[in-house]
Amino acid sequence: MILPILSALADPTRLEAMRLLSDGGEHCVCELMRGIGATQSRMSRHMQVLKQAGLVLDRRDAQWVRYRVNPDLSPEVRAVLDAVCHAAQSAQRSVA
Amino acid sequence: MILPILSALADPTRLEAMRLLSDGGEHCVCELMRGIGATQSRMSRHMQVLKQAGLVLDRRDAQWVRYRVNPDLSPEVRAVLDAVCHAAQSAQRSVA
DNA sequence: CTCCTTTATGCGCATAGGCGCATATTCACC
DNA sequence: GGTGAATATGCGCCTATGCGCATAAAGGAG
Repeated sequence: MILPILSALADPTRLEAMRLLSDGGEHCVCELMRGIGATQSRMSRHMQVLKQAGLVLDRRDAQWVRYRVNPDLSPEVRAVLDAVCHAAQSAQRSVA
Repeated sequence: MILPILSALADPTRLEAMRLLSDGGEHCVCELMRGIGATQSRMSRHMQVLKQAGLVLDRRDAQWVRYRVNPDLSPEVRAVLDAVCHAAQSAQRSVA
């Protein structure tokens, strides 16, 4: 069960999306694609993958779709996600 | 930098190998392939991937090659590895 | 040197996955 | 209904990746 989670996280676009979502807030696709520098279709598809993996939930709000980290992740998966986001952030910092 | 780690872990054979190695000991390829039920070439190649990702180290010992978890992993990567192995183990337990 | 065990690797095949492009869909607003 | 913004998706292309098979390479034992 952890495998699809890892596959979902093992992509630069998706990992960055999870990092952006890890602030706990909701973010629409257009926001994510701008923040990441991805095209629309690319961003949309990657969010579907994250959703399919159970990592995120989406909510329709007018013409926007707001994504957020799934609050019901198992503690084990949550621990993986936190560790990964932390590691990604550390790497980013050492480059900056 | 965390991305190659995640890619390396996002494979059932390699994840299982890391689980077997997470006992802290050394294990040769033939031991891993038997424990996992993989063919020899498959196991050997997967171990190369893990080595390339920096997750494991190898040591020649007579005709065997002993693999072990890289003891010099950064704390961030180590935290990811521990969380992943723990999550994999929990999933296994709930099936058993 | 020969034989056996263990490990690595070249090769070809099949599949998975990421991408752009165009188009469909959904919703707000007029 | 018509227009525009935001999102999803069908399609084809291209590359990455995992696999088996056969073979090479490395080392021990006789």
